[in-house]
Amino acid sequence: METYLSSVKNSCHLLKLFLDSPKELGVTDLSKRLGLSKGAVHKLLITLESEGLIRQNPANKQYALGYTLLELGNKVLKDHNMVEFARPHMHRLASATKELVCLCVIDGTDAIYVDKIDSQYPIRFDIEVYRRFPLYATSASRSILAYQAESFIDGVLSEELRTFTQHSLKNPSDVKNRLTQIREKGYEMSSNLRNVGVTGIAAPIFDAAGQVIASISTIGPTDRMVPAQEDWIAAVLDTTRTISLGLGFKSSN
Amino acid sequence: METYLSSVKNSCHLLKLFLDSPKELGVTDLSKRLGLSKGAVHKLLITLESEGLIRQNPANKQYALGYTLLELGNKVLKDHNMVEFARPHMHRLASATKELVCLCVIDGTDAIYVDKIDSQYPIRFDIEVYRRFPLYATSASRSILAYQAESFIDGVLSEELRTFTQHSLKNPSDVKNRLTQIREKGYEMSSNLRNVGVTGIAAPIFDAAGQVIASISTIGPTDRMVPAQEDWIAAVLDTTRTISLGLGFKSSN
DNA sequence: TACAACGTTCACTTATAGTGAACAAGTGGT
DNA sequence: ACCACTTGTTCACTATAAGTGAACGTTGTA
Repeated sequence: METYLSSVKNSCHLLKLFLDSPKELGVTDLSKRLGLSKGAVHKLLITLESEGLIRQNPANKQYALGYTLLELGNKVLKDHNMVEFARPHMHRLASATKELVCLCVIDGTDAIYVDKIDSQYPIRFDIEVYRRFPLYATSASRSILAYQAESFIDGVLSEELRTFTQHSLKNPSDVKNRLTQIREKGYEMSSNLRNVGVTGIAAPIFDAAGQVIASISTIGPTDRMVPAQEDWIAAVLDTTRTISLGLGFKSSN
Repeated sequence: METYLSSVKNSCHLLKLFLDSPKELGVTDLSKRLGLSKGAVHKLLITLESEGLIRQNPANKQYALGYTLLELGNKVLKDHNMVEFARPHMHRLASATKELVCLCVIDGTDAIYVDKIDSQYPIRFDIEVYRRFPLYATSASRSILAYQAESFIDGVLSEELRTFTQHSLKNPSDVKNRLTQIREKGYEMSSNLRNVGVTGIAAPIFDAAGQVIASISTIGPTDRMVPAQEDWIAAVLDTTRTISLGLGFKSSN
């Protein structure tokens, strides 16, 4: 049986509340959002503050995330072998397409962009790195989702699907059709699903165990992407194939 | 009275253990280092894992820091107004000196570099950002320490001083002499104290309340820094003065 | 000047955090 | 191929600390 430590879980929830909030939050506000008493939240805060994960603004007594989280977050990145390994290959792809190139990884039931190389065009599309989003949301993440276990996919798609544009995939069967196409073609090219006027081309990265744990994508304005699509699809597939082989993946056919 | 939540404190200690360790750690190892039973550590780990702050490698069952810490650390940086505000001024300084330019802030009894602009020379000195170090250790941090309350300074210097080179300041009185000089001159230039052959020039940034909460420094090989020292000292002082005024600091004389 | 909202403190009680031993699974050595 | 050791995991138990809710002191505003 999995029995969690309540106060630790509360402290995690508290920290995450800051992700979608302004810089500083007060005790009362936090206690309402967490559903805990003010006293309990205050104890959480002074404990986290003593460890540097939270810091209090002396001027207005409000609380904010502390610098120790910066240290810990940076350690995550330093430990991430994939970022280091993929970077030169991403650079090669970026110099070919001149568009945004992204490295996306799976974490639990979410996806995260852990690295990117910016487009060289003055008019360019940009993404936010280091921020969770649903696996069904973008080409990059769907390219990973497509190769997960059926039961896992169903689990991800069982919750209410968030939509980002009016063209976003609204129901599970639409997503599953896309995933099937990805498995057939080995990549996905999609437009307007996450951002209107934006097209992405993505393909999966396989590790030595044959698992898909990341993807490479190149993303840009649709009117630049479509004319070059054949070249960029080949370039993305070449990049992911090279990285996969470098990770020890043995292609079966 | 300050009564901390023990399990929250334990979870923080656990996370910080990873900072000076390899990527992955085991339950037994962690329990020894934390002085807790294996069962307790396991409960901590599965709780933190359920929140994404920790993740377990399925292959070897060992644990590592999770991606949620990346999200949280990035939010700290996004919320940090100083970084954004100082950046253009740092760029101006960097294009003048062509050496490494750093933004250092104080956090508790430690200092952290929260931003840097790399040197343009092929032979260059580099620092590690987002990582705590003692306030007495570098020009950048001493420039901040010098303007803190006397009692605070004594507190910082009351612990055993870490040394980094054979030239490092070894006892509190040496540090306090330096701090006095900083207050007299308004900047510090030092060589070999943190890295042999390396010279730094640093000056404090004052906020609207007259508090020193950050510093700007330029750092490089001693043989390039010494010949240009007068120009670079003036440039650093000009930079910090501009930033301080921009923050609302009213110089008293 | 009075009110309202805030962060902080405190005594209390129930829920739970941490223990230590037993368990299952895997590794490495002989 | 076997054994012995170490690993991560589970569990019942009890002392302990987590969370409550009301009261306090302070701050800024009407």
